[in-house]
Amino acid sequence: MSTSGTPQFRYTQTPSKVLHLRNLPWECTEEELIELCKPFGRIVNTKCNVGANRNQAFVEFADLNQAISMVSYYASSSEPAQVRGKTVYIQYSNRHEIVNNKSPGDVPGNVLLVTIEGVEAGDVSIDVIHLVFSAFGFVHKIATFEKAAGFQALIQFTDAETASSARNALDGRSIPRYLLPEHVGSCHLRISYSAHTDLNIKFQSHRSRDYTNPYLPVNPTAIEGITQPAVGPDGKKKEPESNVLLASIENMQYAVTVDVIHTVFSAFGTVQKIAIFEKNGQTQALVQYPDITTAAVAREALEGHCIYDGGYCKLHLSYSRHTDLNVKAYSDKSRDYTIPDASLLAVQAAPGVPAAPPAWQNPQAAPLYPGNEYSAAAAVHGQVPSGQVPSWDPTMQGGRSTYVSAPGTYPGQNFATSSSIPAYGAASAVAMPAGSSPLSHTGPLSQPGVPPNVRPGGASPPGVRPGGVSPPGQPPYYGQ
DNA sequence: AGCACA
Repeated sequence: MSTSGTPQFRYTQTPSKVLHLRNLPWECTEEELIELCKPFGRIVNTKCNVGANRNQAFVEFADLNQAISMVSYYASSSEPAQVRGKTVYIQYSNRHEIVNNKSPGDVPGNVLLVTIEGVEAGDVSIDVIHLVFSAFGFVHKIATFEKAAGFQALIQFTDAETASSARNALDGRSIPRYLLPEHVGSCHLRISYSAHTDLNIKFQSHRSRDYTNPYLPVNPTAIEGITQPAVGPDGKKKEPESNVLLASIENMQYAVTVDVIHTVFSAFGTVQKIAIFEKNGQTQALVQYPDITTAAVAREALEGHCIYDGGYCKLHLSYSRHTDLNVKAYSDKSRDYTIPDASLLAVQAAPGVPAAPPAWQNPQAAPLYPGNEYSAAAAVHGQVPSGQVPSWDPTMQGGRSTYVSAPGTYPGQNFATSSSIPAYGAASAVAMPAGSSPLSHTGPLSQPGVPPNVRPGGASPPGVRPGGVSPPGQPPYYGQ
């Protein structure tokens, strides 16, 4: 049945359960899509707002015949398929199922994550953002920040419906020119849903607003946004206490992984979440405890200490303005230990690592360390040559139960750590393919499961090669 | 108005 008037060039028309719909209104919702299609059968999946103009969609029927019935119906109907008065063109898709890679950003919520492409933070004021998004409903809160992705804003609406109308209307579009400085070329908005439901705005500032609370203190100096606390008039840090600590790491000669942070901070209580990021070329980490008291103890104990002996990776701690971090459960830069499966994921993500139950908390390591003579790590673990990192390996956490005092050890030395910490000698034999040197470029910790000089003789797993190139001066573990 | 990779 080749309709002579409509050339079916290029696209073959083999029937498929999946229909491709085009010329939809760009605001078309999934509900409207379903309304249009459900008379013909059971819809098992949809994907709307597809394409650069968001005016295409896919609908997948449970049965091929249902799709055929819809296509046939509109092929012979005098009334075209319509959504909001627009004629919708329907064809068989050239695929046979809808793959819904619904990324987290596609899961609707009341908070939008808006990336403003092609501008710098100073180019778009929070008032302009507020103006633009207020067109769709009451904007409760806005937080802006700069990330690798560019200038971003979290915008909180009352509900997911309002947020989604704003998203549908504005995603891919631009802020009107007259609201922008002249030097700004194009400025496209990329909008996804945030997993946040309620933003934690502590100040009215040029970076953040809470429109529900006009009495919120104004903080004109809150330039650093989420990272740095404000400084009060007396010069003292004016930081409200928080259960989340912000750690800035100075003199970072060695890689500091999530596991390292976890180990260090677990000495004071349960670490719930960790996020590591770069800020102005410096590595920072957010560490979340269940309560302020624990955070305060950790802060007091660790402030000014070094993770590694010799002044490496010196910690500066302050209270974050966050109270609950929103982090990926398991990535190389973040961890959420409150998710039960996180340890499982960790194991899966690190082949060769045995499934030792992570010791989220180590009560033995909870004392305070008033003295400064040892690095923080030395204080916590009693044993820490810089870069001598067996104790930091994630797999060690379950097995570590002994604290051997061995300060005064230095990078580059080859310690028989397995003998000094017998508690996890066995674990390391399994866990450690061996590899990097304390003095390697990547640092001792950058390769999970491929650390340092712990290598109980002959116990290396067969077929496992040292991860990476042995740096100069490093005695090879697999010497031959 | 013409096929998705987030």
